Amino acid sequence: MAAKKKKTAVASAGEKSPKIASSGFQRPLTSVDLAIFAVRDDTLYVLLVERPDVDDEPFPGQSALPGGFVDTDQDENLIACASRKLFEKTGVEAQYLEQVGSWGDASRDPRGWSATHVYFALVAYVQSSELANQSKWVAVEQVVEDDHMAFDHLRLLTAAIDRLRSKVEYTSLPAYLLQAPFTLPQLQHVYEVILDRSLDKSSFRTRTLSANYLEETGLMKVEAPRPAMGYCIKPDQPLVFFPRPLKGNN
Amino acid sequence: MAAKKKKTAVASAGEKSPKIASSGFQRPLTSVDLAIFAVRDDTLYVLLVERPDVDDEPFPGQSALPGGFVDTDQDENLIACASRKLFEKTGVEAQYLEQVGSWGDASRDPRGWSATHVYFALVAYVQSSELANQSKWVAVEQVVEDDHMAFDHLRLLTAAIDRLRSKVEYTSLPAYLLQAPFTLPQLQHVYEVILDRSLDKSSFRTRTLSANYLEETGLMKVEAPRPAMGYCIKPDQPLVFFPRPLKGNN
DNA sequence: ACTAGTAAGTTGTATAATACAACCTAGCAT
DNA sequence: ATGCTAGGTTGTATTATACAACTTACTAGT
Repeated sequence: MAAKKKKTAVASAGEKSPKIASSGFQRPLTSVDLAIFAVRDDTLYVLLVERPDVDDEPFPGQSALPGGFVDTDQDENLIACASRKLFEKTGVEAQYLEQVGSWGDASRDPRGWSATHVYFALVAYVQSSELANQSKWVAVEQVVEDDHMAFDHLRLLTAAIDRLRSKVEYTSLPAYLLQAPFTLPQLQHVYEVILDRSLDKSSFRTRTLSANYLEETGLMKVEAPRPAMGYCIKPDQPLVFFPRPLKGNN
Repeated sequence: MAAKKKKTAVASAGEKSPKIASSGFQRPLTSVDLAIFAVRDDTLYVLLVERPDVDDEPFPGQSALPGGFVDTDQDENLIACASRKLFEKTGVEAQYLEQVGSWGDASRDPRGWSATHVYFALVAYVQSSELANQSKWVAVEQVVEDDHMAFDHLRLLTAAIDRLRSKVEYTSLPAYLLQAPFTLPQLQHVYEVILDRSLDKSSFRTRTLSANYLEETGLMKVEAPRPAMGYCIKPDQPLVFFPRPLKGNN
């Protein structure tokens, strides 16, 4: 039974408003990082920012996930902090936002022991020109290949991608990457882009429609010989979990 | 585009060893909390501790999840911190340890903005007498009914239980709640206790054995008319994910 | 205007993992 | 010996997805 809390001890003198002395332990740096995903054409993109190129910032000029320190004055809670940062970079709200987990250790940030709370967000593709300065869409495949991210952001991103891919197998997640109205073939295409394999049309349609989470919005003219039915997610519809994962292709 | 980092600004004067000035934001309190589960007879238990009954500690005398502030001098990373706290309370290593997520907001701890990293652990039941002072096993059902936990620990616990129940539907998790060797009926019983419903013997056996993650250790005499085959998890066997969730009962 | 082409959408059969139900089996207790 | 009990097996049913072949609606080219 070791290390008891020697409360009040060193405490938090320099901190803004220490109502009570509290922990007595040095407080880790606390940040939120985001893996913001979008699909366009045949590619899954993630939003990256460039680290500022000034002297006292670590990893100057390198690519990083958007994020930063929690602002305890401004952020009511972690997810609000994530939403705020998302909006600052993209100008849109997430169609879907979920926590991936947290990572904290002594060495991930040269400025000291730090913990980051990682979220992944799904948005409909936003034109690059609309994005905040220093943010850009990069193909996920390329980011992972290049292996040049600041901090431990590659492993954070990898965890987010794994989570995304795994949930795409058994949920309706890809619907949150499209702007409504969309067609079933478009939706299937998003599944295929993320999973990087082709799916059977018939199974896909049966499964998707029988889950009954989409609403018809009328026929749409797409770039295809025949018009297709348009759909949107039903209002207040929560994420759908299918009884079995997808696994086959054709 | 709001709030830029005004680095160096207020900084971390009172903190122990601020190598670099860094964030400029007030740092949240950072803790790790654990939902440590065990099954015994027909009940799923969680390990709770009693909050110290001294003046400057919040929620004196109330039940809480074991945990506490991260010690940046001692803890290499978050999971090591969780392991340490687990061992301090139970005297054993976890057979399984996984992060559930993190929760952070302005009000969950009266001492200030705080974030906690929650892990759930599976251990074979340890006699209460072996546990650290102030720790005890409490039936999960009772804890949830009573609704008297310190901080927001009830919601943390609820999230851990949800995660546990959901993964029990499609993984081999319950095997980590048993001491090897164990029999298939014993393993099935653990599934049933956690899911709170009975399962079909035949499906359970087929599914479990065909996953091929167990090793026979010879017949065992259990409290039953007929001896049953003993099993242990194969060495270095990772958690098994079954292709479909359990759903039926008999 | 006919025809070929293409993607949308349908229909029917196969497969695989689980559910359900009935059965056999090894040991124990009387 | 006999019957009870829990361990373990066997066989059929169910269900969601996989696979394959088909029809349909529209376009474009001659």
